[in-house]
Amino acid sequence: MGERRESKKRETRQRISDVATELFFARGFDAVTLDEIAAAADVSKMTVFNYFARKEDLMLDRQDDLKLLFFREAIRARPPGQSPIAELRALMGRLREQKHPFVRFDRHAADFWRFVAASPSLEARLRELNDEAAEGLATELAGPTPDGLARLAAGMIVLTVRTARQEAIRVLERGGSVKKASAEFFALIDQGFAAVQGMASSDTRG
Amino acid sequence: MGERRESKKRETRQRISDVATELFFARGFDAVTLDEIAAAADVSKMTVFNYFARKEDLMLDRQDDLKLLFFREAIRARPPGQSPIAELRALMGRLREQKHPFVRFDRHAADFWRFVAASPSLEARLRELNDEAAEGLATELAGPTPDGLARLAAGMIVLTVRTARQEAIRVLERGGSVKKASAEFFALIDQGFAAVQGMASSDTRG
DNA sequence: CCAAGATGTTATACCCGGTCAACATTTCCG
DNA sequence: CGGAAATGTTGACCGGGTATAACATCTTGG
Repeated sequence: MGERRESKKRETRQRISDVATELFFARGFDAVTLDEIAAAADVSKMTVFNYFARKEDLMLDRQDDLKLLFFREAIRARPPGQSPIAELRALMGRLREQKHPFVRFDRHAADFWRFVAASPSLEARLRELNDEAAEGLATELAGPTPDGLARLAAGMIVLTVRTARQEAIRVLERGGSVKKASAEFFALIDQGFAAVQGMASSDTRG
Repeated sequence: MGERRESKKRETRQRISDVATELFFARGFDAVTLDEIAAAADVSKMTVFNYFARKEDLMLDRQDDLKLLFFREAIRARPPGQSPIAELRALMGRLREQKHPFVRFDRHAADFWRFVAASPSLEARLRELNDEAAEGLATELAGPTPDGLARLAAGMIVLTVRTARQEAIRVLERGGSVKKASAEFFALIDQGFAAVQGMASSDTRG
């Protein structure tokens, strides 16, 4: 249904995103206005909002949905008899071995997260995305209408990932090595996931 | 330093708060503008902001700080040898026996929280307050520069309280009794706190 | 190929929360 | 009392976001 049209759309969207990212990193998220972005991308402000519902989405566009996607896939493809939480632990182990970008904490990542931390609105949006991820994970754990325990477990998983990331970044900012940051990340992941597994295992249906 | 001035200030603040609360409950949080509030309280919009930094603070003014205050007191006054988390569990037991308002889930509470849930900005502010509470609790658990594990534990505690509250309200909204809502609340509190206790006990310094 | 409908884009005007720099009022102190 | 300093208050303004409707461009089917 319209190849020409679609490619133009993709191009426009990409241009807006690129221009915005550049401006943001050059001058800070809050210091750049949407009018500037629109002008720099040579579109109207309305068009920007057409592609990105909120200003924050220009930076965090589906950033965190990736996590959830990984988790969902792993849970669905887990071997029979394996509990969802156990499978998530296994997944993290695999990501670690693969040195997957998602669990990689280098200078670049530190820059990105420091940038996010510098903007209250970005942080707020991130909290919102976390909540959405938790809700999604809860339904993955316990079906369309998860009970309180499933919601709590899902929330704890998301919180653990978030906290572990924050601490890994903290290590880097204190001058720690990438290796140390990674170690801190996985140590917290282990402890958090283990706690959730212990909690959820008293109610084994998954 | 100005008695006249101070009493006038308190009066003005109270008037703004009262007027705002009334308008909010009558027509919904997002439907009431700050101009309206200012006009109804017979002050300028800036004066409103002078007393309440954000619109959300007109409803959530220190709502959640109370929790943290309880927690802090209990942790500091705990008997020697008792771990902080264990003390928090004991505190929740005491609040339950006292049928303390903080753990009471009746129609009034359901109304209030439904009201909050209906406003994205109120929910966002609540998430922010939760994060602040977690940070405060972390320093209470582990001193001025808490490590990752303390932050994780604190985050889990706050998350547990929040999730338990949400589920209790959910029970009420499905037509459940106040007793049932309360039972759900404390069941989740128990499971969450126990999980945190198990996690944190491998690192016993508090 | 062209007309008609669908879809993307724009201009404009507006709303609302929040900030800023100046203004008015009160208090303090010589 | 009188002027400086502190403090409360204000109108003007900014930026994100929405609504609406006109405009441009592409697609489809006869």
